[in-house]
Amino acid sequence: MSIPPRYDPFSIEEKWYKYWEEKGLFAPREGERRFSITIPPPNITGSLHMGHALNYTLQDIITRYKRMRGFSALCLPGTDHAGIATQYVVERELAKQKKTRFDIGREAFVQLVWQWKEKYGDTIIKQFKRMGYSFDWSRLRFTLDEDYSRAVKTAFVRLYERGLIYKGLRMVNWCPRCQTSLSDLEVDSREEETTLYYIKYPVDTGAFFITVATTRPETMLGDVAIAVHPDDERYKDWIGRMFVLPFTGREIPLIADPSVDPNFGTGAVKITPAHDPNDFEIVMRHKDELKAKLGHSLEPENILKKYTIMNKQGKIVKVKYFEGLDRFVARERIVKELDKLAFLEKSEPYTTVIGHCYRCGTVLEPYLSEQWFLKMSELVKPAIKVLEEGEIRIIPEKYTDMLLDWLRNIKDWCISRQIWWGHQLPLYRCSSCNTYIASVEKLTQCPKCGKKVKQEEDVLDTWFSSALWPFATLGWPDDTEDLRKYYPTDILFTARDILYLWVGRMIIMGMEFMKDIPFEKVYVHPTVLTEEGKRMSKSLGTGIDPLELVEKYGADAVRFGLAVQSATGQDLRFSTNRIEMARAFCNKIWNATRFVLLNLAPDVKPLDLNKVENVFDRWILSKLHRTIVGVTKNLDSYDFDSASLAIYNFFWDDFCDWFIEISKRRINEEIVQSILLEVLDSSLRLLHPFMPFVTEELWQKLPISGESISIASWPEADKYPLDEEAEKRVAFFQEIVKEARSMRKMLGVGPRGKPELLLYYGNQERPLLEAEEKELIKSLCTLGDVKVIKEVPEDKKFLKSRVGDVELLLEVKKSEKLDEEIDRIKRELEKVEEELRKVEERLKDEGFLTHAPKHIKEKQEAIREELLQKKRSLEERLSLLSEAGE
RNA sequence: GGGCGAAUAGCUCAGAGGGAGAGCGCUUGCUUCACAAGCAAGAGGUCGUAGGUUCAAGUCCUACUUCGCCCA
Repeated sequence: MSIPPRYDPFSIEEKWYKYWEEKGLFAPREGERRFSITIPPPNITGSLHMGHALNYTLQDIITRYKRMRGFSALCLPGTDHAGIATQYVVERELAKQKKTRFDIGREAFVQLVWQWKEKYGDTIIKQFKRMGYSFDWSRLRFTLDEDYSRAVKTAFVRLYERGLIYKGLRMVNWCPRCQTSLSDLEVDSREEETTLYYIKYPVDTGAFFITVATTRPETMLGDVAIAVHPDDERYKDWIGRMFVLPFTGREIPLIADPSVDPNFGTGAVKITPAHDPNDFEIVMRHKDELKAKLGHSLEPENILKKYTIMNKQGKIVKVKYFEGLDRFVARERIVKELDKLAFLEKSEPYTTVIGHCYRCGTVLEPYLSEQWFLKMSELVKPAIKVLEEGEIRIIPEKYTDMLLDWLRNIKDWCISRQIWWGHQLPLYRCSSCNTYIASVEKLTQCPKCGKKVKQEEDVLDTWFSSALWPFATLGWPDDTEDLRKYYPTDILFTARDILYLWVGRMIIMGMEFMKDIPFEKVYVHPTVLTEEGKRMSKSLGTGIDPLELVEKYGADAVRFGLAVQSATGQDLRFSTNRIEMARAFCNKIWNATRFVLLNLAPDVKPLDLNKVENVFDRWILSKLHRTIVGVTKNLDSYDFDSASLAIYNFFWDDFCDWFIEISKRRINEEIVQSILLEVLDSSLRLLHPFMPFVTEELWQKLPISGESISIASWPEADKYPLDEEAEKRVAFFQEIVKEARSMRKMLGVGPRGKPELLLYYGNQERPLLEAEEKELIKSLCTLGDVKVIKEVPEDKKFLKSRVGDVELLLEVKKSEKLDEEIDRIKRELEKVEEELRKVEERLKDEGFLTHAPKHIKEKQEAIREELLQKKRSLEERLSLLSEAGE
């Protein structure tokens, strides 16, 4: 078998994914213990970005790990219909033909969106496959599928029947582009530079005026009052007086309300109840007072009728001169006119927070309209309870309080959207009895009077349907086997920014409909930032496309590189360095396997642990034991960085740099070959969750049988005995090798020079190194010979060093690098002396001696000994080199 | 305005009371028969600032500075 010396991910990835799929390896297998995850469903309009890549990679690592541990592991995938987002995309397509959805009608439009979905909706699914995710595609769900729709309708009807869904005229966030309401959570608030305008409103007699400050002068056309803080001395005397609203000539009163900030602008603000949520609230508080002054009621219905001066497209209505103008054009025009009429006192730059549509970015308009709401105050209670009692654990912990805080202050949820793509409200209005009937089945006739009914036109907020995700995907409302077996799920992997939008609501819905938590744990993965700490965003051009990385480095490298830099609870400044490091690691694994395969005898036998005697063999197995413990423990606690580093360090340092090098001398021994194969096999298994492709490719090449490494068993640490004695011994050996190499370098011995290393054991009777070890030192350090001497020869000069009780001597010959070396030793000596000073001080300290525990004192004494020895050795070395340099 | 987090090597980050760590980058030397995506040897840090607790503080406490995020 010939294996190329460089790993090429592109020649194997597709092949193995196909293989896994064809063999159905991602479906849960039989097993007593179960493990389940429902993935966060990405939007059908979406394509994989870094946040996705991180999220799904981490959950795939856990799923693959659990599968190998023998769990009946299910990772259920799906996509979200993403009402507004998808509708936006299709409307944009339509706009190219100069058409709007209203031109083609609801039915045709929805048809069109389905066509779009069929064509492009699985883009991200394909990308998931490139990343190697082991999701059970046989259970793929979509939030608008028939079954899922039935779940959504059922949930709605049950909530409606409990009296929790009501219709109300409220101030909502309105997107003039999408022509729909949005919930509070769908508002993307951004700080922006804008202008604060100071506008004069004359008192009715014209003798005086009050200046109000506003960033939205165009809304003045709908003003009903001016408001100031009740304690504001500047305006106290004028409260109750009427002022003239420019342009319209309407007279409006000055009222006092404590919510007005006297420090904002002039301390006086205009009150526009139909176009500002705070103003609406203020008017509600002063309803009676205003009614008396204005002569008509200010109930919401009346405000809507009388004071709405913008239509759903954000164009001015009901006002002469400005009628039909877009809100921003109207703003300019009004400012210009105010200036002309001397009502504009001044304008100044101002920074304020402006709400944008989280899907299309349009500046939102607070808009008074009739919407359906879900009453939250009761629903939220069980969710709060399970979080308070720790039934659901959030990782990192700190997010628990954030989520609880949101839940405790929750407001009713505006669940209706004025779009067409989504779950149409299962609500029917009877024209005759004028009542609403909620029904899962489609109704044409009123069940009471038999007259025709009409279904509500609005659709449900997309997040209403995704709130049901963990159980609706498993078959709810039916009592399915999947639902019984896999609910509650074990863990949810999610991004921080949808903690409220999605996670909180899933808990609420899970508790309501399943009477049980939807997941036991929530892992909030790090937010992926650019290397400079900026947000990754397509529009800013700061995003990195994970698939481009996959094309450049291979999927395994991207996966490992992500895992290794994702520390819990910390944002992740994405660094391509780590992906390069991971690619190098893939190559290392490839070549280590290549080495082993090139050297294995055709009849290599499985490892017989009873035959393991050699100290290096015992050492690598002991290290493997620790590595398995480490990787397992860290995966169990979702410490992905520690888990990946544990296997990385073992494989590269212990196995490749030491064991393989050491094994070369004994490569023909049966036991060595068995160990190489065994350690490699176990390492590949430990690596598989992180790097599924390369590990499968290599594992299949090993002379062992198995259908796929993805269903091979997870290594058992206890199979490999811990051997502290071997570890100590090899650590000692490694010290000597490192020291000898370092000495060689210090003396400036060239690559081809093969100096003789002398070992001096002092008065020790027994040899401190075995013959095998001496041979290994010779080859690992490229030495001419390694000799043990009884006495240090007087006639030659030596560079000396010491590791434990062994003194290492290398003859000093001419070298150009001596001066450099002397400097280096002096610096090191200073460091050692400084450290030694600290330790000795500590060991003399009364407090330390009385308070410190025994093992710490012993440790400090050992450190002192070591430092003393180092110091002596360095001093000796220094004097020798100084002499030699003369 | 309220809340949360971060500041450790040139860069990206681990570490959480008892001798400062990794990867990348940098320097030097190597085509040594698995691997130059490699091997070996190095340089590089008053662990943001100021106080405090402790025998002992990157590590715990307080304040401050800078940066980031969330909520209003």
